[in-house]
Amino acid sequence: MTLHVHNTLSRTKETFEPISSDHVRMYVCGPTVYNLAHIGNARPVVVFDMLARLLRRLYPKVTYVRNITDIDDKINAASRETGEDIRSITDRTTKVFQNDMAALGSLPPDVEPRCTDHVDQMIRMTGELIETGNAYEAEGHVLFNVPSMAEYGQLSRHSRDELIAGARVDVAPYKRDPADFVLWKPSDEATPGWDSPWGRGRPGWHIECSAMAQEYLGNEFDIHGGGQDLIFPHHENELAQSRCANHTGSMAKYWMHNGYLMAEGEKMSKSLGNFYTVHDLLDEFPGEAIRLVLLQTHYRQPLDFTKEGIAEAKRTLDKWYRAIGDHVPESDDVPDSITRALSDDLNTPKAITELHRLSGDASKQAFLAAANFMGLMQQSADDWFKWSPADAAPVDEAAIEVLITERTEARASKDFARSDEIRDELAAQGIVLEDGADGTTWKRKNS
RNA sequence: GGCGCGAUGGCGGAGAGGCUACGCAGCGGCCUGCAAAGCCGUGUACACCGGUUCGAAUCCGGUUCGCGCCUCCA
Repeated sequence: MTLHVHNTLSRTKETFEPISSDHVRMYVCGPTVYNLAHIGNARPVVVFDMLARLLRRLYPKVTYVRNITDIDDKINAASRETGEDIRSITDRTTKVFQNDMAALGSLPPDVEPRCTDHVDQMIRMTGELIETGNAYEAEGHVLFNVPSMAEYGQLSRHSRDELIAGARVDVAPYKRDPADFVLWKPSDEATPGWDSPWGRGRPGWHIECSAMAQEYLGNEFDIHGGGQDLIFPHHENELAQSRCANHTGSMAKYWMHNGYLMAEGEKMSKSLGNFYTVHDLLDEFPGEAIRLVLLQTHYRQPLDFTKEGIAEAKRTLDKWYRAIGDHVPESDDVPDSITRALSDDLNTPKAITELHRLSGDASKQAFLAAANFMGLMQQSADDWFKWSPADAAPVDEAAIEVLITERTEARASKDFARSDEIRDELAAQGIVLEDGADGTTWKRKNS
Protein backbone atom coordinates (compact mmCIF):
# COMPACT_ATOMS: atom_id res chain seq x y z
CA MET A 1 0.00 0.00 0.00
CA THR A 2 1.51 3.31 -1.07
CA LEU A 3 1.15 6.21 1.28
CA HIS A 4 0.61 9.68 -0.14
CA VAL A 5 0.89 12.79 1.98
CA HIS A 6 0.47 16.47 1.33
CA ASN A 7 3.82 18.19 1.74
CA THR A 8 3.68 21.84 2.74
CA LEU A 9 7.10 22.33 1.14
CA SER A 10 5.73 21.57 -2.32
CA ARG A 11 2.06 22.32 -1.58
CA THR A 12 1.19 19.09 -3.33
CA LYS A 13 0.36 15.52 -2.47
CA GLU A 14 3.48 13.38 -2.77
CA THR A 15 4.30 9.70 -2.61
CA PHE A 16 5.73 8.99 0.81
CA GLU A 17 9.18 7.47 0.57
CA PRO A 18 10.90 7.35 3.94
CA ILE A 19 14.56 8.23 4.12
CA SER A 20 15.16 4.79 5.57
CA SER A 21 12.54 2.21 4.59
CA ASP A 22 12.88 0.24 7.82
CA HIS A 23 12.53 3.15 10.19
CA VAL A 24 10.13 6.07 9.85
CA ARG A 25 10.82 9.12 12.00
CA MET A 26 8.24 11.77 12.84
CA TYR A 27 8.34 14.90 14.97
CA VAL A 28 5.23 16.81 16.00
CA CYS A 29 5.21 20.04 17.96
CA GLY A 30 3.63 19.45 21.33
CA PRO A 31 1.99 21.75 23.85
CA THR A 32 3.38 24.61 25.85
CA VAL A 33 2.33 23.54 29.29
CA TYR A 34 0.96 26.57 31.07
CA ASN A 35 -2.78 25.95 30.92
CA LEU A 36 -5.32 23.35 29.88
CA ALA A 37 -5.27 22.18 26.30
CA HIS A 38 -8.16 23.42 24.20
CA ILE A 39 -9.81 21.57 21.40
CA GLY A 40 -7.65 23.36 18.86
CA ASN A 41 -4.59 21.87 20.52
CA ALA A 42 -6.20 18.46 20.39
CA ARG A 43 -6.66 18.43 16.63
CA PRO A 44 -2.98 17.92 15.70
CA VAL A 45 -2.63 15.38 18.50
CA VAL A 46 -5.47 13.24 17.17
CA VAL A 47 -4.50 13.74 13.53
CA PHE A 48 -0.88 12.78 14.00
CA ASP A 49 -1.85 9.94 16.31
CA MET A 50 -3.82 8.55 13.39
CA LEU A 51 -0.82 9.03 11.13
CA ALA A 52 1.49 7.30 13.62
CA ARG A 53 -0.94 4.39 13.86
CA LEU A 54 -0.99 4.10 10.08
CA LEU A 55 2.79 4.33 9.77
CA ARG A 56 3.17 1.54 12.31
CA ARG A 57 1.00 -0.63 10.08
CA LEU A 58 2.98 0.18 6.97
CA TYR A 59 6.55 0.18 8.28
CA PRO A 60 8.52 -2.08 10.61
CA LYS A 61 9.66 0.68 12.93
CA VAL A 62 8.34 4.13 13.71
CA THR A 63 9.73 6.70 16.11
CA TYR A 64 7.21 9.36 16.94
CA VAL A 65 8.51 12.29 18.99
CA ARG A 66 6.25 14.95 20.45
CA ASN A 67 7.82 17.48 22.76
CA ILE A 68 6.56 19.18 25.89
CA THR A 69 7.52 22.84 25.90
CA ASP A 70 8.10 23.70 29.52
CA ILE A 71 10.26 26.76 29.02
CA ASP A 72 8.24 29.70 27.81
CA ASP A 73 7.58 33.26 28.83
CA LYS A 74 3.87 32.52 29.11
CA ILE A 75 4.73 29.95 31.76
CA ASN A 76 6.93 32.46 33.54
CA ALA A 77 4.12 34.99 33.41
CA ALA A 78 1.62 32.50 34.81
CA SER A 79 3.95 31.71 37.66
CA ARG A 80 4.45 35.38 38.51
CA GLU A 81 0.72 35.90 38.45
CA THR A 82 -0.36 33.00 40.60
CA GLY A 83 2.76 32.43 42.66
CA GLU A 84 2.75 28.77 41.72
CA ASP A 85 6.20 27.31 41.19
CA ILE A 86 7.09 26.91 37.52
CA ARG A 87 7.87 23.22 37.81
CA SER A 88 4.60 22.69 39.60
CA ILE A 89 2.67 24.44 36.80
CA THR A 90 4.38 22.49 34.05
CA ASP A 91 4.17 19.11 35.80
CA ARG A 92 0.53 19.53 36.63
CA THR A 93 -0.40 20.78 33.15
CA THR A 94 1.60 18.06 31.44
CA LYS A 95 -0.20 15.37 33.40
CA VAL A 96 -3.64 16.77 32.57
CA PHE A 97 -2.63 17.08 28.92
CA GLN A 98 -1.50 13.46 28.78
CA ASN A 99 -4.67 12.23 30.45
CA ASP A 100 -6.93 14.34 28.25
CA MET A 101 -5.22 13.16 25.07
CA ALA A 102 -5.46 9.55 26.22
CA ALA A 103 -9.17 10.11 26.77
CA LEU A 104 -9.36 11.12 23.11
CA GLY A 105 -7.93 7.75 22.18
CA SER A 106 -4.49 9.04 21.30
CA LEU A 107 -1.58 6.77 22.05
CA PRO A 108 1.45 8.34 23.71
CA PRO A 109 4.31 9.20 21.36
CA ASP A 110 7.45 7.07 21.57
CA VAL A 111 9.44 9.94 23.04
CA GLU A 112 8.02 12.94 24.85
CA PRO A 113 11.03 15.12 25.63
CA ARG A 114 10.84 18.20 27.82
CA CYS A 115 12.76 21.37 27.00
CA THR A 116 14.19 21.65 30.50
CA ASP A 117 16.01 18.36 29.95
CA HIS A 118 17.57 19.55 26.70
CA VAL A 119 18.95 23.01 27.37
CA ASP A 120 22.49 21.69 26.83
CA GLN A 121 21.57 20.56 23.32
CA MET A 122 20.02 23.95 22.59
CA ILE A 123 23.14 25.75 23.82
CA ARG A 124 25.29 23.48 21.70
CA MET A 125 23.20 24.10 18.60
CA THR A 126 23.20 27.84 19.21
CA GLY A 127 27.00 27.74 19.52
CA GLU A 128 27.24 25.80 16.29
CA LEU A 129 25.16 28.44 14.50
CA ILE A 130 27.53 31.14 15.68
CA GLU A 131 30.43 29.09 14.36
CA THR A 132 28.87 28.58 10.97
CA GLY A 133 28.28 32.31 10.72
CA ASN A 134 24.51 32.01 10.79
CA ALA A 135 24.12 33.59 14.21
CA TYR A 136 25.66 36.37 16.23
CA GLU A 137 25.71 37.64 19.78
CA ALA A 138 24.34 41.07 20.61
CA GLU A 139 23.62 42.55 24.03
CA GLY A 140 23.32 39.17 25.73
CA HIS A 141 21.11 37.82 22.96
CA VAL A 142 22.05 35.37 20.29
CA LEU A 143 20.22 35.98 17.04
CA PHE A 144 19.83 33.95 13.91
CA ASN A 145 20.82 36.06 10.95
CA VAL A 146 18.17 35.48 8.32
CA PRO A 147 20.08 36.88 5.32
CA SER A 148 22.79 34.30 6.02
CA MET A 149 20.50 31.61 4.73
CA ALA A 150 19.65 31.97 1.09
CA GLU A 151 16.63 29.70 1.15
CA TYR A 152 14.97 31.23 4.18
CA GLY A 153 11.23 31.34 3.51
CA GLN A 154 11.06 28.13 1.49
CA LEU A 155 8.40 26.59 3.73
CA SER A 156 6.08 29.52 4.36
CA ARG A 157 6.82 31.08 0.98
CA HIS A 158 7.36 34.43 2.58
CA SER A 159 10.24 36.37 1.16
CA ARG A 160 12.37 38.27 3.61
CA ASP A 161 11.42 41.54 1.92
CA GLU A 162 7.71 40.87 2.31
CA LEU A 163 8.20 40.12 5.94
CA ILE A 164 9.97 43.33 6.60
CA ALA A 165 7.44 45.29 4.59
CA GLY A 166 4.59 43.80 6.58
CA ALA A 167 6.26 43.91 9.98
CA ARG A 168 4.00 45.33 12.65
CA VAL A 169 6.47 45.20 15.45
CA ASP A 170 9.31 47.55 16.19
CA VAL A 171 12.63 46.03 15.34
CA ALA A 172 14.94 45.55 18.30
CA PRO A 173 17.95 47.85 17.89
CA TYR A 174 20.49 45.06 18.36
CA LYS A 175 19.27 43.13 15.30
CA ARG A 176 21.52 43.22 12.27
CA ASP A 177 18.57 42.51 10.05
CA PRO A 178 14.94 43.21 10.87
CA ALA A 179 14.04 39.58 10.12
CA ASP A 180 16.56 38.10 12.55
CA PHE A 181 15.09 36.03 15.37
CA VAL A 182 16.21 35.07 18.84
CA LEU A 183 18.02 31.83 19.65
CA TRP A 184 19.00 32.80 23.18
CA LYS A 185 17.99 35.67 25.39
CA PRO A 186 19.17 36.92 28.76
CA SER A 187 17.20 36.25 31.94
CA ASP A 188 16.99 38.63 34.86
CA GLU A 189 17.16 37.40 38.45
CA ALA A 190 13.41 36.74 38.67
CA THR A 191 13.29 34.70 35.46
CA PRO A 192 14.46 31.12 35.02
CA GLY A 193 17.82 30.96 33.35
CA TRP A 194 20.65 28.61 32.47
CA ASP A 195 24.33 29.37 32.30
CA SER A 196 25.64 29.66 28.77
CA PRO A 197 28.66 31.06 26.95
CA TRP A 198 26.54 34.22 26.49
CA GLY A 199 25.62 34.60 30.12
CA ARG A 200 22.66 33.41 32.15
CA GLY A 201 19.65 33.17 29.91
CA ARG A 202 17.01 31.04 28.31
CA PRO A 203 16.36 29.67 24.82
CA GLY A 204 14.25 31.42 22.22
CA TRP A 205 11.02 29.96 21.01
CA HIS A 206 12.13 27.80 18.08
CA ILE A 207 15.42 26.28 19.06
CA GLU A 208 13.89 23.67 21.37
CA CYS A 209 12.25 21.75 18.57
CA SER A 210 15.37 21.85 16.41
CA ALA A 211 17.49 20.57 19.29
CA MET A 212 15.14 17.82 20.43
CA ALA A 213 14.33 16.64 16.92
CA GLN A 214 18.03 16.35 16.23
CA GLU A 215 18.61 14.52 19.52
CA TYR A 216 16.01 11.82 18.91
CA LEU A 217 15.58 11.68 15.16
CA GLY A 218 18.91 12.78 13.72
CA ASN A 219 19.89 15.55 11.34
CA GLU A 220 17.22 14.74 8.81
CA PHE A 221 14.00 12.81 9.39
CA ASP A 222 10.81 11.99 7.55
CA ILE A 223 7.83 13.93 8.82
CA HIS A 224 7.49 17.14 10.74
CA GLY A 225 3.95 17.96 11.77
CA GLY A 226 1.87 20.54 13.53
CA GLY A 227 -0.91 23.04 13.06
CA GLN A 228 -0.97 25.39 10.09
CA ASP A 229 -0.45 28.29 12.46
CA LEU A 230 3.06 26.98 13.10
CA ILE A 231 4.24 27.21 9.50
CA PHE A 232 5.38 30.74 10.11
CA PRO A 233 7.41 31.68 11.97
CA HIS A 234 7.93 28.56 14.07
CA HIS A 235 8.60 25.91 11.46
CA GLU A 236 10.31 28.27 9.04
CA ASN A 237 12.77 29.19 11.78
CA GLU A 238 13.23 25.62 12.96
CA LEU A 239 14.00 24.65 9.42
CA ALA A 240 16.56 27.42 9.05
CA GLN A 241 18.27 26.60 12.35
CA SER A 242 18.38 22.87 11.78
CA ARG A 243 19.61 23.07 8.23
CA CYS A 244 22.40 25.46 9.10
CA ALA A 245 23.45 23.80 12.34
CA ASN A 246 23.27 20.26 10.96
CA HIS A 247 24.75 21.15 7.57
CA THR A 248 21.89 19.53 5.69
CA GLY A 249 19.70 20.40 2.76
CA SER A 250 16.51 19.79 4.71
CA MET A 251 15.24 19.19 8.20
CA ALA A 252 12.28 16.96 7.45
CA LYS A 253 11.44 15.48 4.08
CA TYR A 254 7.69 15.99 4.51
CA TRP A 255 6.06 18.83 6.40
CA MET A 256 2.44 18.23 7.29
CA HIS A 257 0.06 20.78 8.76
CA ASN A 258 -3.49 20.41 9.96
CA GLY A 259 -6.08 23.10 9.24
CA TYR A 260 -7.50 25.69 11.57
CA LEU A 261 -10.24 25.05 14.00
CA MET A 262 -13.10 27.32 14.88
CA ALA A 263 -15.75 26.80 17.52
CA GLU A 264 -19.46 27.41 16.96
CA GLY A 265 -18.68 29.32 13.78
CA GLU A 266 -16.26 31.76 15.36
CA LYS A 267 -12.69 31.92 16.46
CA MET A 268 -12.40 30.45 19.94
CA SER A 269 -12.13 33.07 22.60
CA LYS A 270 -12.90 33.25 26.23
CA SER A 271 -15.13 36.29 25.85
CA LEU A 272 -17.33 34.59 23.26
CA GLY A 273 -17.92 31.65 25.55
CA ASN A 274 -16.79 29.20 22.89
CA PHE A 275 -13.39 28.46 24.38
CA TYR A 276 -13.51 24.72 24.87
CA THR A 277 -10.85 22.97 26.87
CA VAL A 278 -10.62 19.26 26.28
CA HIS A 279 -10.81 18.76 30.01
CA ASP A 280 -14.22 20.45 30.25
CA LEU A 281 -15.56 18.78 27.13
CA LEU A 282 -14.72 15.40 28.62
CA ASP A 283 -17.11 16.14 31.49
CA GLU A 284 -19.86 16.63 28.98
CA PHE A 285 -19.12 14.11 26.26
CA PRO A 286 -17.31 10.79 25.91
CA GLY A 287 -13.78 11.14 24.54
CA GLU A 288 -14.54 8.87 21.58
CA ALA A 289 -17.26 11.22 20.39
CA ILE A 290 -14.80 14.11 20.44
CA ARG A 291 -12.24 12.01 18.57
CA LEU A 292 -14.84 11.10 15.96
CA VAL A 293 -15.64 14.78 15.38
CA LEU A 294 -11.96 15.49 14.85
CA LEU A 295 -11.53 12.60 12.42
CA GLN A 296 -14.76 13.26 10.53
CA THR A 297 -13.20 16.21 8.75
CA HIS A 298 -10.11 15.81 6.62
CA TYR A 299 -7.13 17.12 8.57
CA ARG A 300 -6.25 19.88 6.11
CA GLN A 301 -9.78 21.26 5.96
CA PRO A 302 -10.92 23.99 8.30
CA LEU A 303 -13.06 22.51 11.06
CA ASP A 304 -15.91 24.26 12.79
CA PHE A 305 -16.12 22.49 16.11
CA THR A 306 -19.57 22.57 17.70
CA LYS A 307 -21.19 20.87 20.65
CA GLU A 308 -24.05 19.83 18.40
CA GLY A 309 -21.41 18.15 16.25
CA ILE A 310 -20.14 16.14 19.21
CA ALA A 311 -23.69 15.16 20.12
CA GLU A 312 -24.19 13.90 16.57
CA ALA A 313 -20.92 11.98 16.70
CA LYS A 314 -22.08 10.45 19.94
CA ARG A 315 -25.30 9.29 18.28
CA THR A 316 -23.21 7.68 15.56
CA LEU A 317 -21.21 5.83 18.20
CA ASP A 318 -24.44 4.86 20.01
CA LYS A 319 -25.56 3.24 16.78
CA TRP A 320 -22.28 1.42 16.31
CA TYR A 321 -22.22 0.19 19.89
CA ARG A 322 -25.78 -1.07 19.49
CA ALA A 323 -24.68 -2.82 16.32
CA ILE A 324 -21.78 -4.66 17.93
CA GLY A 325 -23.78 -5.80 20.95
CA ASP A 326 -21.71 -8.41 22.72
CA HIS A 327 -19.13 -8.86 19.97
CA VAL A 328 -15.57 -8.37 21.10
CA PRO A 329 -12.63 -7.83 18.77
CA GLU A 330 -10.82 -11.04 17.93
CA SER A 331 -8.27 -9.88 15.43
CA ASP A 332 -6.49 -6.76 14.32
CA ASP A 333 -6.84 -7.43 10.62
CA VAL A 334 -7.73 -4.01 9.33
CA PRO A 335 -9.60 -4.19 6.00
CA ASP A 336 -7.71 -2.87 2.99
CA SER A 337 -10.47 -0.39 2.27
CA ILE A 338 -9.62 1.40 5.51
CA THR A 339 -5.87 1.36 5.01
CA ARG A 340 -6.36 2.52 1.44
CA ALA A 341 -8.47 5.50 2.48
CA LEU A 342 -6.01 6.51 5.18
CA SER A 343 -3.06 6.06 2.86
CA ASP A 344 -4.51 8.77 0.64
CA ASP A 345 -3.21 11.67 2.69
CA LEU A 346 -5.02 10.45 5.77
CA ASN A 347 -8.53 10.55 4.34
CA THR A 348 -10.26 9.83 7.64
CA PRO A 349 -13.73 10.92 6.46
CA LYS A 350 -13.55 8.30 3.74
CA ALA A 351 -12.39 5.71 6.25
CA ILE A 352 -15.35 6.60 8.45
CA THR A 353 -17.72 6.10 5.53
CA GLU A 354 -16.15 2.67 5.27
CA LEU A 355 -16.78 2.09 8.98
CA HIS A 356 -20.46 2.78 8.40
CA ARG A 357 -20.50 0.15 5.70
CA LEU A 358 -18.57 -2.39 7.77
CA SER A 359 -20.80 -1.86 10.80
CA GLY A 360 -23.64 -3.41 8.84
CA ASP A 361 -21.77 -6.67 8.16
CA ALA A 362 -23.05 -9.77 9.91
CA SER A 363 -19.63 -10.41 11.38
CA LYS A 364 -18.50 -7.40 13.32
CA GLN A 365 -14.84 -8.39 13.25
CA ALA A 366 -13.72 -6.26 10.31
CA PHE A 367 -15.61 -3.31 11.73
CA LEU A 368 -14.13 -3.70 15.20
CA ALA A 369 -10.60 -4.14 13.90
CA ALA A 370 -10.94 -1.07 11.70
CA ALA A 371 -12.55 1.09 14.38
CA ASN A 372 -10.03 0.04 17.02
CA PHE A 373 -7.25 0.85 14.61
CA MET A 374 -8.65 4.33 14.33
CA GLY A 375 -8.86 4.67 18.08
CA LEU A 376 -12.63 4.20 18.22
CA MET A 377 -14.91 1.52 19.73
CA GLN A 378 -12.35 0.84 22.43
CA GLN A 379 -14.81 -0.23 25.09
CA SER A 380 -17.65 -2.67 25.52
CA ALA A 381 -21.15 -1.64 24.53
CA ASP A 382 -22.12 -2.08 28.19
CA ASP A 383 -19.54 0.40 29.36
CA TRP A 384 -20.36 2.81 26.58
CA PHE A 385 -24.03 3.00 27.51
CA LYS A 386 -23.22 3.40 31.17
CA TRP A 387 -21.37 6.63 30.49
CA SER A 388 -22.95 9.80 31.82
CA PRO A 389 -21.95 13.45 31.94
CA ALA A 390 -20.10 14.59 35.03
CA ASP A 391 -22.96 16.79 36.16
CA ALA A 392 -25.69 14.20 35.60
CA ALA A 393 -27.95 13.50 38.52
CA PRO A 394 -27.16 10.12 40.00
CA VAL A 395 -29.67 7.46 39.09
CA ASP A 396 -31.24 5.06 41.52
CA GLU A 397 -30.73 1.86 39.58
CA ALA A 398 -32.64 -0.25 42.09
CA ALA A 399 -35.67 2.02 41.88
CA ILE A 400 -35.57 1.84 38.09
CA GLU A 401 -35.47 -1.94 38.21
CA VAL A 402 -38.50 -1.98 40.51
CA LEU A 403 -40.43 0.19 38.07
CA ILE A 404 -39.35 -1.94 35.13
CA THR A 405 -40.60 -5.04 36.90
CA GLU A 406 -43.89 -3.36 37.69
CA ARG A 407 -44.22 -2.25 34.10
CA THR A 408 -43.46 -5.71 32.79
CA GLU A 409 -46.26 -7.08 34.95
CA ALA A 410 -48.61 -4.32 33.83
CA ARG A 411 -47.86 -5.12 30.22
CA ALA A 412 -48.41 -8.80 30.82
CA SER A 413 -51.87 -8.02 32.11
CA LYS A 414 -52.47 -5.55 29.26
CA ASP A 415 -52.59 -2.60 31.64
CA PHE A 416 -51.03 -0.30 29.07
CA ALA A 417 -52.14 2.84 30.83
CA ARG A 418 -49.94 1.99 33.81
CA SER A 419 -47.19 0.81 31.48
CA ASP A 420 -47.10 4.13 29.65
CA GLU A 421 -47.29 6.01 32.91
CA ILE A 422 -44.08 4.33 34.06
CA ARG A 423 -42.39 5.04 30.77
CA ASP A 424 -43.29 8.73 31.06
CA GLU A 425 -42.25 8.89 34.68
CA LEU A 426 -38.80 7.57 33.91
CA ALA A 427 -38.51 9.66 30.76
CA ALA A 428 -39.01 12.72 32.92
CA GLN A 429 -35.91 11.64 34.84
CA GLY A 430 -33.96 11.21 31.63
CA ILE A 431 -34.27 7.44 31.55
CA VAL A 432 -35.27 5.76 28.32
CA LEU A 433 -36.77 2.27 28.35
CA GLU A 434 -36.27 -0.11 25.50
CA ASP A 435 -38.32 -3.26 25.12
CA GLY A 436 -36.10 -5.82 23.51
CA ALA A 437 -36.46 -9.46 22.67
CA ASP A 438 -35.08 -10.48 26.02
CA GLY A 439 -36.69 -7.99 28.33
CA THR A 440 -36.63 -4.31 28.99
CA THR A 441 -33.40 -2.37 29.34
CA TRP A 442 -32.83 1.24 30.24
CA LYS A 443 -30.32 3.85 29.33
CA ARG A 444 -29.72 7.49 29.93
CA LYS A 445 -31.04 9.96 27.48
CA ASN A 446 -27.85 11.91 26.86
CA SER A 447 -28.38 13.69 23.64
C1' G B 1 -1.16 46.50 2.35
C1' G B 2 1.52 41.52 1.39
C1' C B 3 1.09 36.09 1.43
C1' G B 4 -2.11 31.89 1.91
C1' C B 5 -6.54 28.76 2.79
C1' G B 6 -11.72 27.76 2.37
C1' A B 7 -17.10 27.99 0.20
C1' U B 8 -20.83 21.06 -1.74
C1' G B 9 -28.15 19.25 -0.35
C1' G B 10 -31.86 21.29 6.23
C1' C B 11 -27.01 19.88 8.92
C1' G B 12 -22.13 17.28 8.93
C1' G B 13 -18.84 15.86 5.06
C1' A B 14 -15.89 13.04 0.87
C1' G B 15 -15.07 13.18 -4.19
C1' A B 16 -13.42 15.54 -8.55
C1' G B 17 -14.06 16.99 -16.26
C1' G B 18 -19.26 12.53 -18.11
C1' C B 19 -20.98 7.03 -13.45
C1' U B 20 -23.78 12.74 -9.25
C1' A B 21 -20.62 9.16 -2.01
C1' C B 22 -21.56 8.49 3.08
C1' G B 23 -23.78 9.90 7.92
C1' C B 24 -27.57 12.75 10.64
C1' A B 25 -32.24 14.92 10.22
C1' G B 26 -37.01 14.65 7.00
C1' C B 27 -40.72 11.74 4.41
C1' G B 28 -43.18 6.71 3.17
C1' G B 29 -43.36 1.52 4.54
C1' C B 30 -42.33 -3.13 7.49
C1' C B 31 -42.00 -4.40 12.60
C1' U B 32 -44.05 -2.87 17.51
C1' G B 33 -49.84 -2.69 22.68
C1' C B 34 -46.99 2.18 22.72
C1' A B 35 -42.06 3.82 22.09
C1' A B 36 -37.03 2.98 20.84
C1' A B 37 -33.97 0.17 17.84
C1' G B 38 -33.61 -2.37 13.29
C1' C B 39 -34.73 -3.13 8.11
C1' C B 40 -36.57 -1.36 3.09
C1' G B 41 -37.62 2.82 0.01
C1' U B 42 -37.26 8.23 -1.04
C1' G B 43 -36.38 13.99 -2.00
C1' U B 44 -32.89 17.94 -1.83
C1' A B 45 -26.14 20.09 -3.79
C1' C B 46 -21.90 21.68 -5.61
C1' A B 47 -21.23 30.66 -3.38
C1' C B 48 -21.73 34.19 -7.77
C1' C B 49 -20.35 35.83 -12.96
C1' G B 50 -17.77 34.72 -17.28
C1' G B 51 -14.46 31.34 -20.19
C1' U B 52 -12.31 26.44 -22.00
C1' U B 53 -14.86 21.78 -23.49
C1' C B 54 -19.24 17.60 -27.08
C1' G B 55 -19.74 17.81 -21.59
C1' A B 56 -17.57 21.60 -15.51
C1' A B 57 -19.47 21.04 -8.88
C1' U B 58 -14.55 19.33 -10.75
C1' C B 59 -10.02 23.17 -15.22
C1' C B 60 -9.04 28.82 -16.16
C1' G B 61 -10.19 34.15 -15.03
C1' G B 62 -12.90 37.59 -12.09
C1' U B 63 -16.37 38.73 -7.91
C1' U B 64 -18.41 38.08 -3.07
C1' C B 65 -18.22 36.09 1.74
C1' G B 66 -15.45 33.55 5.79
C1' C B 67 -10.71 32.38 8.01
C1' G B 68 -5.35 32.44 8.98
C1' C B 69 -0.20 34.29 8.99
C1' C B 70 2.96 38.75 8.44
C1' U B 71 9.00 37.10 13.90
C1' C B 72 9.68 36.83 20.91
C1' C B 73 5.13 40.80 21.24
C1' A B 74 0.11 42.52 25.80
